[in-house]
Amino acid sequence: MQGIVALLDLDYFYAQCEMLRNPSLKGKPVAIVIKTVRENSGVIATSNYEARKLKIRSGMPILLAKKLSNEETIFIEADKPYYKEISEKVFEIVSMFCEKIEQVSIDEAYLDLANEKGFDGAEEKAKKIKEFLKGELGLTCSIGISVNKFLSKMASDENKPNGLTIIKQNEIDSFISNKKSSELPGLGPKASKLLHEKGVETISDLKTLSEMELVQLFGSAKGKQYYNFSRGIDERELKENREKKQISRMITLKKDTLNSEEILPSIKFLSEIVFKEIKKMQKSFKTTSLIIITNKFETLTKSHTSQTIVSTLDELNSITENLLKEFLSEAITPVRRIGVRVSSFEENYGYQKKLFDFK
DNA sequence: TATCCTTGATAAT
DNA sequence: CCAGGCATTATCAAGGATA
Repeated sequence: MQGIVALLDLDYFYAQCEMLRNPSLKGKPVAIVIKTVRENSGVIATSNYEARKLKIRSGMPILLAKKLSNEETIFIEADKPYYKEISEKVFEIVSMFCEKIEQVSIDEAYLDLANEKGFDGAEEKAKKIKEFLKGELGLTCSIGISVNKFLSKMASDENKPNGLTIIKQNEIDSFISNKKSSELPGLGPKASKLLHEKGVETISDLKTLSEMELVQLFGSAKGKQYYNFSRGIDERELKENREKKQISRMITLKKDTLNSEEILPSIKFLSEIVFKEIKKMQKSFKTTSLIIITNKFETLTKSHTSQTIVSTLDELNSITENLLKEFLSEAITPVRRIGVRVSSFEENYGYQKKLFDFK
């Protein structure tokens, strides 16, 4: 008896949320943008299918998207808190149908759909979930069902939007072998280019590379994963409460600069946000990093790990200030964007949990 | 030798 | 696919530091 895993993916999520509160957007191309303080600067976060027809895609600079747009196209600034609210409602409903859920992002989750009636039972459940999300919230999603995480993810991508795709054991090979290797989850443009140079186009091409070759090309974790994925294998378990290992916030500066006076206010602003966030999570942290993106778009980081947890905002401020000094003493290229990240989390003791627990 | 830390690379949206 | 010029968040891996 093997498991049955589903991947639920909310369709063009941010755009769909906006269409929900403003139905007059229906049928029009909609692009959700993340703007910066600078004129005309920013990128597309999500676009609906009408906008995708115009080749407006996520990650694309706003200016380019505007060139591709037509008179009908609507650009809306991202409203994360609103999307988060809807996301919470979604997964509340999903949890009425499925006990074991691993949420991977604001709009995606793996569901354990193992049951007595096999794939038929899972399909039935998925249909119910889709029905309820549509009925209760007016949202559509795409669901993929298969024997492991990776295949369910591939399946969910197969029929979008509003899809339901099932890959049973005996269909695995025919489903994946003709797919492009770049369609594998976690295999992005860089890896794709490398594979292309090796003459690898499809997943069956990928199968001709040995595990050793792949590890040499991509490192042990990625290499082994690609090796297994190309054979339909994925041993990753479904993890119910996946805990964040870091949180970071970034912003674009008003102008490129190497002047500490011009950078510090932004850092303080970010530190405060991050500090609030981490408190809300009831976590403590030891490592603080400053992330710098230059006007040449290189990313540089400076980190500092404290001996004990950082417990006040003042402490955090002084650490980031020092990191900035350190960076500016060696910097040559002006800074465009700046970010603050905290990591090396520890539980906030005193609240919950004892240090030792007997099994 | 094993683990931690820093930093850069990569991916997804 | 590639190039060009563009935001944010997160994870992973390599190699150095440290004990």
